[in-house]
Amino acid sequence: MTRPYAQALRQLKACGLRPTRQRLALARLLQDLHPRHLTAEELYQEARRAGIPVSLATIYNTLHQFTSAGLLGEIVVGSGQTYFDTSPHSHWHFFDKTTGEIMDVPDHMLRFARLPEPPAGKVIERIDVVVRIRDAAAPDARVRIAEADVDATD
Amino acid sequence: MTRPYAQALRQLKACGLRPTRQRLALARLLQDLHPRHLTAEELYQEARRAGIPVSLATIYNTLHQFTSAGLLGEIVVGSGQTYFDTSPHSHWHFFDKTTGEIMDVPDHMLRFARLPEPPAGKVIERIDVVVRIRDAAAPDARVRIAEADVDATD
DNA sequence: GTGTTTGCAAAGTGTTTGCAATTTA
DNA sequence: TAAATTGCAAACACTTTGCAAACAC
Repeated sequence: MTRPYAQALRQLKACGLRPTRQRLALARLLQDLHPRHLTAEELYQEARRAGIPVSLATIYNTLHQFTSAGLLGEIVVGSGQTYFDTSPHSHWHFFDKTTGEIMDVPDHMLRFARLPEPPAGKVIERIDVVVRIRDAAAPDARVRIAEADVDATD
Repeated sequence: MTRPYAQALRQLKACGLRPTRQRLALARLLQDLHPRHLTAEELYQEARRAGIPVSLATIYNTLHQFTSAGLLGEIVVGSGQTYFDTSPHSHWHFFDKTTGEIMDVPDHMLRFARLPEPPAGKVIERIDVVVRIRDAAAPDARVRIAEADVDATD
């Protein structure tokens, strides 16, 4: 189940990150967990479960180092905490408001017909898409407003 | 410059929000500021500048009430704080990593060719797009990795 | 009057930081 | 041995909350 150190070791070296106990173990754990979206706290719990001795501070450090090394992706959904994605290249996500779950939107399900030009002197670094979903039954705040708006017509 | 209470009053009534001093004044201020992206703290400063006696707690309450009423939009960029948009219907944004600025992506500059089906039992509430940009000159973490990756080939 | 809203200060949440001890090269 | 990394606890930034006083209807 747990993969050999070889791949993790190679990855770390390729990124110029010293292959310390914690980084190696976390790299392997993340491989085992893949594909997955998780928070720092969740990775911390997974690590403890896997018997990896690591502090939460190091989890945060490592998560950021792996992310800027391109080993992980960062998902911004605005739920309060930061999610990390073991698939660093998927940028389209469903965010289920009802359950708090994050799911990948398969690449073929979403396509752009036109992408914006960046403003002068700027380049596009990446494009994030968050498709916010909820239970079909759950109430939608906007509906109430749309109704209320009727007698507020200018 | 400052618009009459009429519109703000109508808006609040239409939303079922009691037109209190603070809510009325903030609604008007937001109209004057439009179009704009701002944080709670920024609105607080603007309010003080405009002589509106209001506490930060009320700014937060009001911002959320206005947002769930559809009067404001919420922009999630992951910069630590929540941004609110006086244009509740624009969901495409540039986020300038270098300056921290948020700008609207004009609707005609971005178009989808295909939108995803929501998972069974779910409906799409809204779709957010964040186009992350930076100064053309600024360093890109990914480049270093791409180079490092060369001698890490499987 | 009655229920709602406000403002203050305190509490909370997720994340970052300072620094001594430990580990890696 | 020199430089990088770790772990702890304290510090942090932003946001929310509890509750008494003020306000709207």
